[in-house]
Amino acid sequence: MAKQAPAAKPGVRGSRSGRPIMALLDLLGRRWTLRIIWELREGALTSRPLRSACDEASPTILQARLTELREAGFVELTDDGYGLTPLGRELFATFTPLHRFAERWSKHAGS
Amino acid sequence: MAKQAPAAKPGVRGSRSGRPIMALLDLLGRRWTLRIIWELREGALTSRPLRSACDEASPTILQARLTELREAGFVELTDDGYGLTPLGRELFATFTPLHRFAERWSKHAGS
DNA sequence: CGTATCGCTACAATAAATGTAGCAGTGAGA
DNA sequence: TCTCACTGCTACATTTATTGTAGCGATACG
Repeated sequence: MAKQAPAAKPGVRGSRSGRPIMALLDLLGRRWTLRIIWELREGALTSRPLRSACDEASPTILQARLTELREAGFVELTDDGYGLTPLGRELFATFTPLHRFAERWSKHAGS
Repeated sequence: MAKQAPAAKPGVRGSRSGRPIMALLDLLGRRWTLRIIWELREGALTSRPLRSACDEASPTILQARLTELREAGFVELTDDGYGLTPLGRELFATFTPLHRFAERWSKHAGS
């Protein structure tokens, strides 16, 4: 994993600006990160069901993303599997307008 | 880039679900995509200044992302350089809560 | 012509992601 | 206890994505 950052803020990658938004944008701009948060929106999932939900993504990368998301405080591992923390749920909440936007976008793109 | 999708909705990658949110999540979950939209927030930038704003990312990938974003209808090339379309500005607007969240997150992470 | 910039591309090197297989640990049922 | 199904998680070779450097043709200014 090569990164033992205590809370994922210091140097998430390509975001040496110190601005949290950069770190967040960078963290979210990795494959499957957004998707994982999205798939966890309705409740916790254990690793294999999460894998299925994520289009059978490889466990390697899923595990890596899950670790990053846990270090960032967005995801936690409970008895029910992986679930969003309160903070993670807040993050997901910011996706809601994105969801509505996506619907609008698909209509636009289709025309 | 092996993809000539007319409007970026059909098969953005790993999103054969048909749900627009998946396509959007996938498109945004590529390196520099979120960042580009973010950097264009205050106005158009020509390619090299955009490169500088994006931490000197390689022109190869920037060009690729720019093409994708243009096909998706989020970015356009004008006399002033690359700029967000009205649709792109709508997309950026959904990031605003994300920005506020990032600030809160950084405080959380720091503790 | 020389020298800028523009958008954009080629290409080799490196890093990230994929796909398949399998580990150790836990708990249930026979 | 043995087996079976599940949990989270990892190894490893292959493929794909990204990086970094260099440079293209076109346009504009002197």
